Amino acid sequence: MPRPTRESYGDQKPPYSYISLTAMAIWNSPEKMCTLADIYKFITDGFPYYRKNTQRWQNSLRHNLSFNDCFIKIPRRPDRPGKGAYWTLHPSAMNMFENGSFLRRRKRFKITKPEKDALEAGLQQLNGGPINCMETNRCPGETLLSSPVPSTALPTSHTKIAFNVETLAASDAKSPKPRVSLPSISPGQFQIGLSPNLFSPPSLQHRPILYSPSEIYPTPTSVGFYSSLYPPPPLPPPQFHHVQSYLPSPPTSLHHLYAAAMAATMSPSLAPSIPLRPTALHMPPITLASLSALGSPFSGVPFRPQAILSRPCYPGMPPNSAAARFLSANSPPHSPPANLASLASLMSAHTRAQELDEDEQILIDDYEEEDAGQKMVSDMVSKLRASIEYGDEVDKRRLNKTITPPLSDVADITEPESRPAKGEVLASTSPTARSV
DNA sequence: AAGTGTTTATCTCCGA
DNA sequence: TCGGAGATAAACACTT
Repeated sequence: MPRPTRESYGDQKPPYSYISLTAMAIWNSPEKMCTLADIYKFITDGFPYYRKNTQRWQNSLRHNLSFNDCFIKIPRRPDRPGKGAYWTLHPSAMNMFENGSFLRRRKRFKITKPEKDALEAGLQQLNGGPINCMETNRCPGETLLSSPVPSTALPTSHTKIAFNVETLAASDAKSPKPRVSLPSISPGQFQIGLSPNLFSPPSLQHRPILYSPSEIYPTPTSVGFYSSLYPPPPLPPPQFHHVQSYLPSPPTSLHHLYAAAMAATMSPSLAPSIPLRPTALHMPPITLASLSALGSPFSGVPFRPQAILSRPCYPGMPPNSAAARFLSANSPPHSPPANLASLASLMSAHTRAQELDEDEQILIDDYEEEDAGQKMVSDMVSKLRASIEYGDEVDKRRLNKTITPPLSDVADITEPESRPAKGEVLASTSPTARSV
């Protein structure tokens, strides 16, 4: 079965904004920072639509980089000449996108004036300039600058921190641990390795806020900061078959799966640490948005109930009158959005899905409560880590196994979701997008 | 010269 | 109707 890729949009304009495309490019880079040229390349490689009229969209993209606070410019090292600076995402920027989907953006990302000042002052340091402002109030989701001082001696609000590329490189080379313990994961929460929420200590206040990309996005590999100065070859699209071997059964949500795919593509060692959303464990994977965009030629694939309700609009969906009847009485008419790129993995997952193991179904049932769900997540992650660490082939096979609950079992556990965003509606109805 | 970055302006779309 | 978000155009300055 063909796997949809970004190329699937063909010459049709993808449903992503320039901000989303840029964020994707940055996210897709190993060090979570890249040059303007890298961003151009990522977009033109992935989206044929952008191989023409380059002047137009590149101008727009540059405008967006400058205009939006979610993008942070990091100067080059003086001894590494080249055109343009590096661009990275503000540590809170991933929160812009609902449920981690680049198709949907909550609201415009704005940082406060003091934060902006502090950031600019810190970035000035990269060029050897003076520190003008090194303190401000922290906002939720921010991370702290990597500094040469021990973490036990974090500076007070009046302490100046040496901040330069060497510092960043040194901190990264030592594979710094996050300064804070990871918060527990709540059911329904979408978190992947680079979620800024993962590293935001709510108790720390009045710290200097400057951003080290290597700390915002801790790299599990030993790839150093400097590697980003030598642009790596373009990453392949997420390797979904690769991810399958990482994901404990049963399948995760679309968003999680895509995140896992991206993470595994970027760094296999990151993937096992991706927490799974307990409620998503029960969810049939296919949503209306993904289904319509793909032309829905997949019979036998479990669909979210809402998608089935919309069958008249999207011919090809497998009928399920029981679910439709249930939903006509109980559910909103809209299906939650999907991340198209993740759909392929679910397709392949389904083809590999075996009958649901009875013991595992009981386990799932037992874990429906939030606390239990978290325990399940941690258990699965531990199990997966152990499996990978010891190379236990039996466990690996078991963890590979995907579980696809029948529709009749899931109609009453649909998560509350919002309406599809405009871009998704467009994508869903696009004839090109359907012809995958 | 070409690429990069900033700023301003205008327009459309959409949701409140 | 209004405001926010996004797309686009354009002018300009700076860097390589």
